[in-house]
Parts: sequence; C-alpha cells; structure tokens
Amino acid sequence: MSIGRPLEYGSEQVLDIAMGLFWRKGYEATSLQDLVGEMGLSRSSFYSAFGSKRQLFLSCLQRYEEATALDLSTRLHGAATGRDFIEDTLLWAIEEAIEGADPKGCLVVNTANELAQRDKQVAAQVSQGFDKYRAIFLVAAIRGQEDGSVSNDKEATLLANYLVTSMSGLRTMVKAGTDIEVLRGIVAMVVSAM
Amino acid sequence: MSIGRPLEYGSEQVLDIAMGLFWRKGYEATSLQDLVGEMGLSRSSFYSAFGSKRQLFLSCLQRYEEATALDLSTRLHGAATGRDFIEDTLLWAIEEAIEGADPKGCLVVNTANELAQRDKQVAAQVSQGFDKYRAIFLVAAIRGQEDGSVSNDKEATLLANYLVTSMSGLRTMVKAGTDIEVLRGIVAMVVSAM
DNA sequence: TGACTTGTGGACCGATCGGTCCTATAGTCA
DNA sequence: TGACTATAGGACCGATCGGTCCACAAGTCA
Repeated sequence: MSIGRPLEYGSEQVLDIAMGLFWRKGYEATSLQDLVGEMGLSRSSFYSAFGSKRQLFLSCLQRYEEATALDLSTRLHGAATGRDFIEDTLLWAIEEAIEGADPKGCLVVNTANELAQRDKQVAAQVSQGFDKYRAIFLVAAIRGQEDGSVSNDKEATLLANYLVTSMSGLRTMVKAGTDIEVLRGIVAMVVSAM
Repeated sequence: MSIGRPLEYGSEQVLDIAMGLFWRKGYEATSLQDLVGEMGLSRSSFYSAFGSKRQLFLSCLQRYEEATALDLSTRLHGAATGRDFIEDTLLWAIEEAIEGADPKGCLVVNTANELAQRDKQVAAQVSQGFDKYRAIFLVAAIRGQEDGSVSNDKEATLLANYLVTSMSGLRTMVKAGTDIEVLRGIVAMVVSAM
C-alpha cells in the first residue's frame, strides 16, 4: 500500500467535497462528472479509491452522521443546561436560513426523503443517523430533567423522539423557504412544550 | 380542439398515475420510460399533452396540493373540534407507516427536500403547498380556540406554523422507518403542546 | 365517400449517465 | 540507475437520459 506512487489527494478532503455535493444537490442529481470535477481526480482514481458512486455516497453519509453527532456531542458537553442545548441545537438547525442562499438542509433528512425507500443499505445508514440524533437528544433530555430545565412529566425517550422529529420538520421548512422569524417562533414553541 | 381523432386516455387519470410515480420515486429517479410506460401512452402523446417532464411534474405537484388541501378541508368541516381535526390529521400523516410497505411520504415535503433549491418554479409551487397546509391548520387552530379544545395562550398563526413543521417532520420520520408506536407517541406530544 | 383534423406508434436524436480499461507517469526501493 | 509498484489521464463502453419527428391510424365533418 505504501510502496509506489503516492496519492495526489487527501482522502478526507475529497470525501468532504463529495459530501458537500451530495448534500447540496442530492444523490441522483449529482453526476460522476460533478464528482470527479469538484474532487479534482480522474475517473480511474475515483473508482479505485471509492468503488462506485453509491459506495461513495454511503461513505459520505456515514461521515456526515459521525461529524454531525460529534459536533452535537461537543455542544452538549459545553451547554449550561439540557434545555439550553436543545434550544441551541434547534436554532442551529435553522440558522442556514439566515444567510439566505440555497440551504442544504440535513443530509440525513434529505436522504430519508429522496433515497431511503429504494436502497436498503442507505435506509439502514439513515436509520443509524436518526438513532445518533435521538441518542444525543436523549442525553440532553435526561440532563435537562436532572438540572431542572426540562419538566419531568414526560419520558425522556419520548422527548428525544419529539425533538428529532421537530428538527427534521424544521430542516424541511428551511428548504421550503420559510421566513427565519417564523422559524424562530416555531423553535420557541417546540422548546416550550418540554 | 374537438374535431379530429379523440384522445385514447383520460388526462386526469394519467395525471394521477404520473403523480403516483413522482410521489413514490421522486423527480430525478422517475424516467420518461417509467412515465410513458405506466401512463400507457406514447412519447408523442406525452409531449403534446404535457409539454415536458418538468411541466408534467409541476402539474402533478399542483394537483397533489389541491387534492390534499381539499381532502383536509373536508375533514376539517366534518371534525367535532379543532383539536380533533389536528390530531386526526397528524395520525393520518403517519398512517402509511402502519401498512408497512415503502411509504411515499408527502409529495410537497419530498419535493421541498429534493428539488426546491434547484428550480424556482418548483420552489414557488412547494411554497404554495405549505401555505395551503398552514391556512387549513390556522382555521383549525382558531376553531379549536373558539370551541375550547385548544388553549388561547398562543397565537393561532404560530400554532399553524408549528403544526405544518410537525407534520413535515412526521412525514420524514415515517420514511426513515420509525416505529408506528413511537410515531403515535410523538403525535400525542405534539398535540399536547397546544 | 373523400377531405380534413388530430392522435398514436415508434424510429431516431445528441447528450449524458455510471463505469471500465489501457497506457503513461511518478514515485519507492535496492 | 534500473526494477518495481501504484497512481493519473483520458479514450472508450453500452445503456439510458429527455426530447423530436414523421408516417400512419382513427376519428369528424361535408
């Protein structure tokens, strides 16, 4: 593996580029030409490195989920209360509506809607992604119930599922062009339900 | 128009077939072959009747929105209370999770996630669809506040936006394969927030 | 019936799709 | 330097993409 001509690209960097493309355009609308063009490598390098468009997509989706989950976990660690984390996260989910130009949404949500029905492996990866989100919100809900920022009259697992659903809905509303102030109001209402 | 050979198909019926295809597979993944095959007409008939794949899609999306809005309006008229309508509608949004086999979700939600960023006209139509949903939920919320089934401490427009978001989220969760009982719990929680 | 109008079937179009393969190149080792 | 190894470039593949076109069939009128 290490003998011979070295790679002219960084696997992680080009993976990120591909991820961005799939994220922005979706799976079907991203062509091989788009991919190799943006990633800056030839088709042969592409196929020897990533196998196929579908395999690359699965890698990107997994990478996205891991990166997002890590980011959320870090935020959770740094948050003052469970409730703070929840509110911040929902606001973070809609903040791309502020900048204006074409929001990409959440790759997991996008994929759930575009591809999950047609591809079992993709569906499994999407499911894993939602599980990750759910797990993080679960920890946040429990922490919130412990630190008193979230009421105790609902099961934490229910709260976690509710929050994943709300975040998915918000992501879709952003892509649908909903006004940022309206979205902020919805976030407030979602949080107030806890 | 009326002179000459008559059409061998019903415009509305084939529109419904096309709508079903786009609904189930999405825009990109539905090919012209799929369309003319399922609709049972030749390419020439297809293009003379519907202009292009994209135009057909826009027609289907509009038709979907109108049909859905009409359905919801009828339900709203027949509902005992505003709250009943809201709960029934959210349950209706997830009921395809019961039957098991590949849920199609909501065409408007699917399109918002797949296509709205790349096509302004599609985005406008999606926006219209959400407006329709919002308008119906608004009437329901107001009715609920009048008949006492929905609390008065939140603005009805906020409630409407909250419900559209929740419904979108639920639709995505269904496509992600979430268990039906979990979904029912989420619905209950969404409704309890009102 | 015959002129006319409209719809239909299907061959055909260039472009693009995802994917393969072969050759030249750029490195690592001894 | 020369043997070896793995990469990169890009021509090339069949299939399919959305879309066009035209000869013919199937009707309506006088």
